[in-house]
Amino acid sequence: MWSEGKVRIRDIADELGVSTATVSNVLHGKTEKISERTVKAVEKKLEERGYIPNMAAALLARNNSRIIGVVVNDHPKYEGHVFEDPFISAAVNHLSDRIEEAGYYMMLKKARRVSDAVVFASIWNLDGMVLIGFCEDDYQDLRDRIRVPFVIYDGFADAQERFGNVVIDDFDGGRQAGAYLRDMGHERVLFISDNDICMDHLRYLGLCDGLGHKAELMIVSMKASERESCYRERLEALKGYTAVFAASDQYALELIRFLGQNGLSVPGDISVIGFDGSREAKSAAPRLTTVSQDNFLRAEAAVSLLLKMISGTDTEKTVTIPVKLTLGESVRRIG
Amino acid sequence: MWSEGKVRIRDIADELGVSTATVSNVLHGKTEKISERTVKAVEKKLEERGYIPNMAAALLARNNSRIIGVVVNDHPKYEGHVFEDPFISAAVNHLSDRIEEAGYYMMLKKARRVSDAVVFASIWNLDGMVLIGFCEDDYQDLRDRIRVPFVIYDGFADAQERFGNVVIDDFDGGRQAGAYLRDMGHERVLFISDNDICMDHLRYLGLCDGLGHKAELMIVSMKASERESCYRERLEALKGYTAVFAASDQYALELIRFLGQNGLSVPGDISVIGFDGSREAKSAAPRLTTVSQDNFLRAEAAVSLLLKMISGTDTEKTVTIPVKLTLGESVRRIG
DNA sequence: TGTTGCAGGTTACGCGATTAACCTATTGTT
DNA sequence: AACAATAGGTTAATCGCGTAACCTGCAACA
Repeated sequence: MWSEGKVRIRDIADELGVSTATVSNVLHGKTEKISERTVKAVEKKLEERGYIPNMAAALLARNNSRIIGVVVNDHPKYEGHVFEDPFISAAVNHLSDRIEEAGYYMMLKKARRVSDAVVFASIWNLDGMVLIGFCEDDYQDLRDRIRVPFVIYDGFADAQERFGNVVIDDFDGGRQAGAYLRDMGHERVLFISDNDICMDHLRYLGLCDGLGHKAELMIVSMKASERESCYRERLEALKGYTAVFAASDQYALELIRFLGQNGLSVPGDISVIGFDGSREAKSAAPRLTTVSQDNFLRAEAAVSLLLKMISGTDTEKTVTIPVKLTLGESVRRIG
Repeated sequence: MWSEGKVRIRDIADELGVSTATVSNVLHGKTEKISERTVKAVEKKLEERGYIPNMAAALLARNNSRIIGVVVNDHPKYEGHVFEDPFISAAVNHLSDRIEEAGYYMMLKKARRVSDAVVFASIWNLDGMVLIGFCEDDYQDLRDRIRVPFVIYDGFADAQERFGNVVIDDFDGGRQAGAYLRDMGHERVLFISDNDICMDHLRYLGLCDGLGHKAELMIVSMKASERESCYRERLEALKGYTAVFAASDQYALELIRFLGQNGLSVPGDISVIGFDGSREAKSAAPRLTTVSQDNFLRAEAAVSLLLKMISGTDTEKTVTIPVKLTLGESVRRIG
């Protein structure tokens, strides 16, 4: 096998005439009981021979892994392209950085059910898991079977002993958008979401709260490929509103494009607010006004919460990340 | 630790009064020397007790890992957001599917140098690696130190014994774009690229070949945040061309947006062709004419090549994926 | 002189799965 | 009757590392 010739602890120990325990202790900084001379000698030899630990052996011995699993719901709405979704890929990007920073490794996996994630965790003796995009129902009967600490990055609201939870303030985001629209003179406001309402309900409630009255609701297909026809069917209805609050930037940008193709300008004819603060929102024309969440903060919160849970530190299990309205050019004052 | 109570092979064996070897053999389908009764009994018990293998132990014993590492060059041009890049995230998405399909697990990692990838491979006893975005120079003195089979998904052209290589036909892509532009009556054509020319040079040569004469070259910054000012500085120069071939869809779409903001329409005033065939190209307005590559095919080719190399099958080490010009609405006939 | 203490290690087992080598009882063969 | 062959297993070593328990020799102290 290709790994022939790899340097083991035993090799180092033999060449130096010390025991493997000594080498292992040096490697882990347990040098109180080792003379400075020996420490130096071991360190030198390790360097010289280019020692690289064999994680399989280490984790078998320690019964943990230094691996954090990031498991993403392979929801049909993505049509097989989850990792290409801007929100998901931003999450993966930042999680990857935080995980590496903490000295862990990342295994990335799509899964359709939470139970797959559980098996995954068990197979690899994962130290922790970050779950993205699963809904409350998905966790139902797994509560007791999940033995590894994990945090829900998105999509669940009830933190428990082994459940960490990082949420953004969806309600407040909706409220800010609503209040802003009201201040800009908008009354007839439409909320666009898909029927996976478990994610977006709070945004809707916040919107109504900010507006001071109920907004209308329009449900579109989750599947990107079907969405345009949803808009097309309801083009006339859309014309009845002065502003739209979309449940995600993606929906907002799609809508703007669609409206443009049908002779309606944004914000000239209709104002649009998105949700996420994605990179696309910043570079779109017109720049999208959107409720932005800080993915960096969110990933950081998720990983540091997870690490606390792994180390057994008692801690608040739910972390709420604030959002703020980022003004672009997609909302116009009217009235 | 949380893994207490996990079922081991030994538990199964003890409860059945057989040896661990027997259970292990059943698990691996080596049932020639085991009676049907015993096989059934073991299988039943495994099912019953919910046995899940401990990979750490298995891989220590077997000296491999069932892990494929996907290592992406954390190039400064991405400013820390590699995994959010459309091309990269599409690659990760498809690789993830192919890897899972083949019964392997994926570890995802950013790295700045190929040598980091080498250490990574060694630590985890990776069965194979897929490297994305590294340039020829990056591999220089590592050729001999890399012991794990790996394939280069993007960015290198010289396959060798342990190097697999999946490339797209950059030259032909450029040629197709050039020929099409010529047929549409364009003469003054600009090629836009960044200074990481190792990737784009063939596209440029192909373009010239297709056009039948040399195209002009414009180098912009690799960093997204600096690119707009690059365009701005050279706005007047841009006006001198009837068509632009951009080295990526991202550049093309940015340029279209920029031109729009400056009163130039695409394809009215300038025609634009991109490269990649990204999802954004399809949904942009106007739809982008682009040289598209099939990410599915590419990932499939990469993983199946890697698997062949892992299993020691002798095989052609370079796979070239064809590209084809996808017509959108961003090129106009002139003259 | 006998005892304690400590510095500086070493020994040896366990983690869970794999696998080559070995065993035993039964049936078949000459 | 003597022997071989086969079915159906079992035994025990091994992978590389971590770590609790155990040594050993010298200095200090009463």
